[in-house]
Amino acid sequence: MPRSEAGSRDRTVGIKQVALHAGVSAGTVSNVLNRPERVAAETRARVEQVIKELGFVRNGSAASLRFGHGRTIGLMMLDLGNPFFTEMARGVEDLMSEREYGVILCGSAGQELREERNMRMLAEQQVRGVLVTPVNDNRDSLALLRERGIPTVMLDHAATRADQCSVTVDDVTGGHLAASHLLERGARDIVFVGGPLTTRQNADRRAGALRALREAGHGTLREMIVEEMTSRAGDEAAEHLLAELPDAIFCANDLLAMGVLRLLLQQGVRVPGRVLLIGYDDIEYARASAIPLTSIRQPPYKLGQIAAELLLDECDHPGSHVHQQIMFQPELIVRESTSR
Amino acid sequence: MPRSEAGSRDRTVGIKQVALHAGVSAGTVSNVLNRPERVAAETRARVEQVIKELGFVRNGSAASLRFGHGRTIGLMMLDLGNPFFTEMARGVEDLMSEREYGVILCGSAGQELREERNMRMLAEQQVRGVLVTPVNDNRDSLALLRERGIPTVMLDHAATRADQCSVTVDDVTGGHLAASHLLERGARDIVFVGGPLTTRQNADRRAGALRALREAGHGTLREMIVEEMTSRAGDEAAEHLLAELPDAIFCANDLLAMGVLRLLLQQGVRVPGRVLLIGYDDIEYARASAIPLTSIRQPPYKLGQIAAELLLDECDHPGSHVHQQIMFQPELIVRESTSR
DNA sequence: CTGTTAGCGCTTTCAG
DNA sequence: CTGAAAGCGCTAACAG
Repeated sequence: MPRSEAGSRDRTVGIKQVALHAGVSAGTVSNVLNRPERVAAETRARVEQVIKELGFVRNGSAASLRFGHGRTIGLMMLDLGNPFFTEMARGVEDLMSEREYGVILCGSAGQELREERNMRMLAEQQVRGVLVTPVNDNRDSLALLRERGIPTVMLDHAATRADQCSVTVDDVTGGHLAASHLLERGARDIVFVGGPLTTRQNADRRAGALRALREAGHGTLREMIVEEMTSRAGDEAAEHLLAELPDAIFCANDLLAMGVLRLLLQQGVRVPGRVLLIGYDDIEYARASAIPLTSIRQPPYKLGQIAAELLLDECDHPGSHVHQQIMFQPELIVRESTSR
Repeated sequence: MPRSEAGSRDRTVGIKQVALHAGVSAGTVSNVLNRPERVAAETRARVEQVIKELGFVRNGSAASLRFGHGRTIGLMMLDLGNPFFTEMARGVEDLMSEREYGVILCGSAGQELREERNMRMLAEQQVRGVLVTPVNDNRDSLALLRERGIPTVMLDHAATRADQCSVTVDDVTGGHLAASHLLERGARDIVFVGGPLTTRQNADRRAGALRALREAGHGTLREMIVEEMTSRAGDEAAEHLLAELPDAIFCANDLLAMGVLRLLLQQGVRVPGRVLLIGYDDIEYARASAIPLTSIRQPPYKLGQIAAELLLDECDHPGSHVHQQIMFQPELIVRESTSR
């Protein structure tokens, strides 16, 4: 008789108590909750009244067990320390909250291991679907979900095949935009400071920059790959560059650029006088920085929102849903850091 | 015969299939999962082997239904657009991820209604506990959880009674620190720019500032209450102040301060030359801004981490757990925006 | 339109 | 140390 384990939760109000108080059966209460149109208006009103009085809250786990999935989605972000990603998360959360879904937030911090651990956790939680900014192109952790029939939408990462939705910004073009701009401003010796090239964002931005140089027929790209894409890492990168300053520095995100900027100014290197500097993402803080930062703008909030909508569409209309690969175009925002 | 509804999830590997393949019973598999020490080493190894082979992932909903709670916690944040809060969220996520818990992220955006809706959703999800930065002192939405025996820890908000844990920073002292500093630098006509005073953070920071003025015996505090604590709101506030510029502006957070700063500089008002400016939170971007911002530092990541630990302690050791109200002291960080 | 009933997958006594 | 069986709260099929 497993009754003693109830702990402090003895007085849980279930669908049964509601049924009892309303003088109907549990099935009817369930109908009021899930298919109200099938219940007589009068009965429904009475049940709803009792629900309110008793402060009944549906047990999501039970429903989830029955349905095979719950009212939550997973959100795997690459870097929760970057405003670009937290803005994306905000876009997702706003939309999901409106639709009465819970968002389980996960940060991989760029580590494949952590990504996989979190994916397994999400599968356990029976999430309805997952939004993911993957660490790299290794599809193992996604496979874990696909096997179990959990829809996934790629965020800020293009789907390599057409078997799923994705919402991205064209990073190759972004990189091209950045490098072209630097070349136009007269830079020839350019340094690219970015994170691991196994992460698509870095690889693409670099590739775009290289293409710009090739097309222009001049200019060279030195590379500096850092572990983390933080302003601290930017500091360190800049320190190494002091020995042989380039004409311009292209950072794969604004956090890095802000770190680079800080160290350069502190060392008395004039920006943009001596070195041009361009970032990526155009986070809110880029324009407010010591030397307002030229950057490549992306719309993170919108990316999050649209990805969330695509995911819900796939969940709610698995029949009619068609996978879409949406790609936004980035925009060059010129500010003082490249205005000689 | 409710069998046809399986959809794409026909081949779900349950504890039963594992049991079958391993030649044991479901109960034993469950024991391997939850109390491995009660299973013979050899049996355990065999079961674990099968689990791996079959790619079995435990159904969290079922476990949750049985236990009365799941392996997730709720995180209610006041403002997901503010790096202070997202850093706090990162602290929480890092710790919870380590402990194999899922974090359901909710943003109230300062709206009581949204807070309550989210709380109900969290209760439905059978979260193990909730970390909350409440919109105001209205305890209704908390009551919803307490009734159901869901532990809550207040984050960046002191518990008014000793019936729960809380982790805060002393905002009265913070406000005092800020105003004292401005007075010391010679300001007399000070403006406080902040969000609604129903939100404790704003009320306390203002109260601290008033106390500082009172103690000093000189200085006046004009007030400007804005709807949202964003840099855009800071812009607008500053615009209104142009007509009658004060000696100094104390913003209730750095986002506001950055907005104020932007508008002032754009209008040719020298900072700190004409107006002293101080923010609050000391977000990473405060020191990198056009005029590095004097601010009041708080340790958001640590707050999140500690709150998460307190919550888990309460969940895992309900017997021995003692509620703690932890309060950190803020720190004045002087930078150029107040260095005449 | 409403009641009855059979599980969803897992955990946990209780027997063996 | 392992197996059998009951039941967590809810939903959906079916009968009335």
